[in-house]
Amino acid sequence: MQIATWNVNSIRTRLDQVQAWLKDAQPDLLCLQETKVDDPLFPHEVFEAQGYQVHFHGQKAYNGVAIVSRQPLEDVRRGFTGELPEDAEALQLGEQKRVISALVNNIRIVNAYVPNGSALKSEKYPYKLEWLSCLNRYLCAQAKRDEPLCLVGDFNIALEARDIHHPELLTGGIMASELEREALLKVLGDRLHDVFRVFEPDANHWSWWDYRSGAWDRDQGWRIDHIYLCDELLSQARSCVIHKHLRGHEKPSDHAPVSVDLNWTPTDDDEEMSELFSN
DNA sequence: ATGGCTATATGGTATAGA
Repeated sequence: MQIATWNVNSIRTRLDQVQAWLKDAQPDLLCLQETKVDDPLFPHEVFEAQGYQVHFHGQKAYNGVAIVSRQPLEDVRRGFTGELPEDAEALQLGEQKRVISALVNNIRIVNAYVPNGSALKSEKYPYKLEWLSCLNRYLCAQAKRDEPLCLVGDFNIALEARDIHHPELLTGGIMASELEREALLKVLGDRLHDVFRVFEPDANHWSWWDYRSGAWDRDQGWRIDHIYLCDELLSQARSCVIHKHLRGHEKPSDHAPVSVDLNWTPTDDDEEMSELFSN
């Protein structure tokens, strides 16, 4: 089972490229961020014509997340409210459409678009920290159902020096500051693991290149798009790849897709039942 | 370097991204 994540920076602008990549890479599941479209305008027919179903949680102009899937999704949850119905802060933080979750092949997929934070002195920076704290509570509430967990998305945080093109210049600044790193590490706890690092220890592997300053031509990027797996799923991971070449296309997203290949056979409900009754 | 580039909502510029 192949699971992918991609910040597309507008699904409508990137629609042809997303269709082409689905056809080429054939992921079972694709989590999108920054769809930048209100739900009634989401171009779902195009995905359905390609043999995928898509569930989305978006808004006009900013943010927006979606899950594209070959297999039917169950228990789709939009925003934090599905897990934290009585949490006032969650309701407020949920006004920006940044998280969607679902069950597929018995895996709990959580697709997150973490706030950028803008700058350390911006009011958006404490918002980013609060949002991460809320994501932590959300995943703690989710954990009670004991489902195998896969957390993916655009985290807007590089956790280590090897995830940044010039760590000596950029460490401590936005996307690489101590507080936001601590907040993300708290979300991960000892439950979730960055599967990319299981296969690739070296620097110079980026998922985002700034549109400005010739960052792509200089290969000056950051690795801020991640796939996190629980132990059970991590033990079944065959590979994890950043599909860098898409950043080189005409009119690209500033992010490249990231995917993981899992040795994971969908558990058939009927088989589970027959096992149950054969005992 | 508060620059650089791109997308959206607009109908000349403003906001946001990262």
